[in-house]
Amino acid sequence: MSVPRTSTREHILKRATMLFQGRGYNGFSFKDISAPMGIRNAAIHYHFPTKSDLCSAVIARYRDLLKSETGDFMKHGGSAKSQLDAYLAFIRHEILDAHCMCPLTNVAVALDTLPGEVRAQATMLSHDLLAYLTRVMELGREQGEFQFNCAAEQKALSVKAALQGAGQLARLMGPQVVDQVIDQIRCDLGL
Amino acid sequence: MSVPRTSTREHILKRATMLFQGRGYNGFSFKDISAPMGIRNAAIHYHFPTKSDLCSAVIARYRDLLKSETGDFMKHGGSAKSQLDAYLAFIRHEILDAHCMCPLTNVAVALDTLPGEVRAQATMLSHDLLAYLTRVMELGREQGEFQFNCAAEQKALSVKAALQGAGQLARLMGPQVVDQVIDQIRCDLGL
DNA sequence: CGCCAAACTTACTTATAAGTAAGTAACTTT
DNA sequence: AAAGTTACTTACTTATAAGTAAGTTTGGCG
Repeated sequence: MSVPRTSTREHILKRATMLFQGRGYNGFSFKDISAPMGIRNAAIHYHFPTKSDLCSAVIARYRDLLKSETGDFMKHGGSAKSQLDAYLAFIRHEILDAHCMCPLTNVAVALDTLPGEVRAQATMLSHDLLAYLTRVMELGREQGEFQFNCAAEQKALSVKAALQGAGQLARLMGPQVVDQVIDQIRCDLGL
Repeated sequence: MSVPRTSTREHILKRATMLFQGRGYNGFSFKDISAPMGIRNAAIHYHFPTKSDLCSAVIARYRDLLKSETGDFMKHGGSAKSQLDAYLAFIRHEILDAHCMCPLTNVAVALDTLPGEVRAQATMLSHDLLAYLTRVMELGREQGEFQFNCAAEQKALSVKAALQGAGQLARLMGPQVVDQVIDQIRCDLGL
């Protein structure tokens, strides 16, 4: 083969990410990854022994991405509003351009059918994400950018919930749903 | 057989509803319905020729339930707050007691893999639900019960989105999530 | 009583899924 | 140049999925 071989693993991960976040664990097969890449299923098993390993890696990767994107903010502080806007823009892009959902959605809906490893990764992601959003809410209120009465954790939870729902409703009712929900979130924070 | 046979179809529908709303279209098989009932897969095919027929019937049933529950309100008016509370209680029960999600969630996440019939039913349900919630929001504001600045449709959309997200996050983070999101929804409406 | 249709079961087909074992080509190291 | 390692392919196994065709039981009706 003349194709660069070292990138195969990354290529598999990218496709698996799109499929997992786009259709859920039970909504795609190894063939959906291998066929368009021009490789065999066994090549996937070489890099990721089981589907559980593959999907765990997808979520772990999402966690890494989140960590690297939010790390500086968590350490050095900064504008909470700009952080929230960045997260909202990221989610908006995932839904409208990549037609993907947050991995938490896909894990949650089929939780009973999933391997423990995948569930564990999703649980960790949920805590990472909520911890981050809670921190953003806390700082935003301290800095006078956000306005809300309840606990920061509750607000973070509600924001995250609304965004997950927006991704689903947008598929059924049209893309404008996303901007409407985002607008409402900002509005409810006094922005 | 000595078991009453006329109830088989209803029994199948009930099990299919729990499985579909609990695991999604691709998360269960005919065996998951037939085995605990002590019947054969072919018995399901007798009542519902295909899985698409079965799941379409599940959603159609959910639509009927919604229609009958909300019909009187739509016709005769009434307290918007009591209607919202009833819907919130219903969703809360589905998530916490039945461990089920709204069919819209399950259809949306695997939309690309589903038969057109199922997608069509879900699209109709989404419009039924949003029309109903929009009407509740409109009336609530007119009656002075609810307070919000945006369009009633946008508010309804945001409420529905938050509830769907709550169902997912509750599975990963614990049942208290549901009450926190519901509390936030009420709070954001000035309740 | 005999017939018929409804409500199944038995037995099967076809397709597709995840996963594995053994072989091979190419690059790397000694 | 030989040996080993990486990154695959080929060919296979096993399990499970949806769906079907044909036969069987049951209850109601003339």
